[in-house]
Amino acid sequence: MAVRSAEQLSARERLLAAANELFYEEGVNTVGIDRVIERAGVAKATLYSAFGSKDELIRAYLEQRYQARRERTMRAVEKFETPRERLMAVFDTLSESLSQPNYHGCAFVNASAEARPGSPIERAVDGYRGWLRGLLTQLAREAGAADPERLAWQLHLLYDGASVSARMDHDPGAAFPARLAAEALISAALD
Amino acid sequence: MAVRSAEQLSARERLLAAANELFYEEGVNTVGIDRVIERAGVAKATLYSAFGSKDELIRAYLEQRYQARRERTMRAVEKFETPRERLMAVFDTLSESLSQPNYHGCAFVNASAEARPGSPIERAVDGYRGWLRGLLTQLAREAGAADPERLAWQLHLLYDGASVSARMDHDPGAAFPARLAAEALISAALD
DNA sequence: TCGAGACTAGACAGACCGGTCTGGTATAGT
DNA sequence: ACTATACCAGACCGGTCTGTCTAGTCTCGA
Repeated sequence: MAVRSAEQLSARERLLAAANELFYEEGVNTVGIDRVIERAGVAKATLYSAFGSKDELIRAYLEQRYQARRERTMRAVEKFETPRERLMAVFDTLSESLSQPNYHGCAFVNASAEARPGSPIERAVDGYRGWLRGLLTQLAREAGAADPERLAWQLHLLYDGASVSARMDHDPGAAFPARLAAEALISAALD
Repeated sequence: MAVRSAEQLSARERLLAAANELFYEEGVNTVGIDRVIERAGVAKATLYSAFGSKDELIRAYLEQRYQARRERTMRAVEKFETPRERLMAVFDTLSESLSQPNYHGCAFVNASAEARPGSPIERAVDGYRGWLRGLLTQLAREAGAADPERLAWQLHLLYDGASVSARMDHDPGAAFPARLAAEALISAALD
């Protein structure tokens, strides 16, 4: 891929950027193709030659968010040495996300709310959730939890719950009680 | 309202029943008016004279689910005496819900995923969440929690997280780790 | 017996949906 | 100079969306 300046993004990149804004803010079902291509400044045929279908565009949009989240989380995790600090770094990254001014909930929860069974959306969701669960499980194991899978599951519940609460209760501070609860559960799981 | 046998439901009742099935299973946005009236065996004009708009039908559908959940939960709570048992009864009711064969996630999370801001959907969501938070806070206070609001918030996170996990991870057992985590958090909050 | 109210069936309007296709332009490699 | 590629603008297709309207049926109370 050629090196481009910020103003010379490829059509595919502009489409993904437009999809990221519109799909996330208003929902993948309520936003039509026409609005995406208008925001991207791209012809409809270009979208279909690049992605093939709206479903695949949605999948690419989710995949992009998954990779971005993974990189941000891993960067935060790698700043610390002890497993316990690394676990808390996951929640710190979450806290930053929930505090962003345009936070509209977990993109994966939202997208899968009305996804048809077997849709490409579900594959992207499974990838994201599998990665996060795996990370939490590994860190829980390294921390010495008696039952790492169970602790990881519990931390995942808190993670999801904070995302839901931040959106539905209009309170970006939901990561704070989640973090405190995570600490309590980690402590309890080390006996 | 007249007493009716099961086969003589009013048009309004049949519409609500059809909406409950279709909206919950497939999503409020992907299911159109035509499918609702077809399932209800009702004319379109009847729907609009009874509810005025699709948005109001959705609101009524959510209100119905809210009332049903409240009654089921309160019935379970009232079976116990101690605040701690009563808190756990909330999670036991949740566990039953998640284990139902046609569970498709929290109806309120799903409906609000693509709701337009200011839509009637948001009012129904606020009512439901306010009730649940209030119940958890009251029980946490009766249990003697040092910070009842915080404990209630944490339990609410677990409650939401279990709903999300049960759907997204295809695992109806998500209420089990949630219940264990709730017990640990309650114990830790009583110091 | 008559008339009000609740209901049904279905045409219709106007907008929007995802997706295909035509036609034309700009650029880069050979 | 020729060609392949990438892209744009926009007409167009068949279908679906919410919501309105007409017209007719059924029931029940006065």
